[in-house]
Amino acid sequence: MKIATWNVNSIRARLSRVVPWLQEHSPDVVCLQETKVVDDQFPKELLEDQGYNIVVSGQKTYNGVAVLAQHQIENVITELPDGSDADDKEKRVMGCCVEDFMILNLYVPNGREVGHNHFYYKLEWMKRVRQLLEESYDPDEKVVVTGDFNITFDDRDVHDPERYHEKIHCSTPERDALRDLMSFGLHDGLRKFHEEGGIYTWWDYKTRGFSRDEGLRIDHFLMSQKALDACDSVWVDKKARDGKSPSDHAPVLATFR
DNA sequence: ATGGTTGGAGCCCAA
Repeated sequence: MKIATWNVNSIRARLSRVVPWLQEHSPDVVCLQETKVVDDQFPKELLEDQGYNIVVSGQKTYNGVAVLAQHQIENVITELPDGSDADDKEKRVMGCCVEDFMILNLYVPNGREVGHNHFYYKLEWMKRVRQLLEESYDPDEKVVVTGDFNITFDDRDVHDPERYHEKIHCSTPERDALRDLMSFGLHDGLRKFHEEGGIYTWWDYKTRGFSRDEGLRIDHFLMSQKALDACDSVWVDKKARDGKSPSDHAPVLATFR
């Protein structure tokens, strides 16, 4: 079983990169974030032609998630438990089951800036994810929580820790929120295979940081013990971040025995 | 360089 996560930064703008990438890697499951399209305009047919079943949860302009799978996609969830803001219409979550995996695909709010309203929304949102795990997931099963977390674990995930010290994506409250989520019984899949720092999944368009490998690791594979035990590899496909019209995120792939 | 680029909207917002 090969599962991938990719913040594509618009599925319609990225089709010419996504379709050949599916052909190259043939992942069993792909969790997409920032699809940026309403459900009836999602370009399903081109992806179905590659052999995928597709479930989407999108909105106009912003956010949006989807799961593609070469197997049946069951028990789909697209809502978090209600937070303090009951009018929350942001499409950022897709839970589902594929084969013997319980999958949760997340696009965690960016947070904008430490102390900003969006920052506190992000922290509250993470608590609601924890609540969803408690309600609908079993830590004794093969659980994979993946997506764009917009949070680094520690300074190994940061190309310039001084510049990012207590800044957005790297602050102590965000990292604590991530640790709290993992206390459900989840582990950082990539670190099973790679202890070294300098592995990134996102590079800023604005500073053209990719050419100097100035990035952050903010896209993750969190795994229950059973999923971690079955996991063969976790790796970042930097090649997909290079070349013409890339997303600002690279895909991350995990394989399981 | 407190800047810069990208995508989707619609004459700016979010990342």
